[in-house]
Amino acid sequence: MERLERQFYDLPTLELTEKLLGKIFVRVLPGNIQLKGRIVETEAYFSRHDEACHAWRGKTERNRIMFQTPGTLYVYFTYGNHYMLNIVSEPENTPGAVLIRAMEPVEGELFMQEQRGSKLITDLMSGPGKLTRALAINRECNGKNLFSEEFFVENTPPLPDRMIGTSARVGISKSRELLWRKFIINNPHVSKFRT
DNA sequence: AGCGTGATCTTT
DNA sequence: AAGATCACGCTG
Repeated sequence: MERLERQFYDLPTLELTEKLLGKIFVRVLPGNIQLKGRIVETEAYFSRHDEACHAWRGKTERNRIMFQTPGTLYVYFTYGNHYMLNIVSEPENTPGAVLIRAMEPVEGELFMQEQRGSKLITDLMSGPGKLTRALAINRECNGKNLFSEEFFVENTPPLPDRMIGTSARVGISKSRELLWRKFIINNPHVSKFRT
């Protein structure tokens, strides 16, 4: 299967948020353990005027990875428990990222079930904190990129527009009016909405 | 519907 | 130094 190259990520964040749907995210662990998931839900965070974006006030120690080149991984820790996985977008020195909110397991389900302590397939990666746990993604992954043997994304045919839904982003208190969440309609692995 | 959990950011 | 917030998941 063909891998997405650097140039694929050179898109405006909102467009990338949509184009990543359906693509296969791959994580290879030591011992050649292959974990794969189909991306089914994403959100855009990129504007300096969007108070929900970590970088809206400028660069800090936490968000500095958001200013790096497209295809870099921005992983941060929140709520004392969870890691969030983002793919950096926008040219270097312009902050932007796509939050990966949910995936459909494609390979490595047994490992994911162990990591998650759950057997139900639709429960393994149906949320941003769940999927990082399932894929053993933590702060050590922050700043790595998708052009290595450890992390990459496989290409798939583009999805028809009628399969793609749009809504407000989940779990934020600011900028609720921006419709910057994209998801695959009727896919059972999409996360549940929270107010 | 309520709470745990701890890093980060803002305000004092 | 203290207080608030948080791109969440789990229990009930």
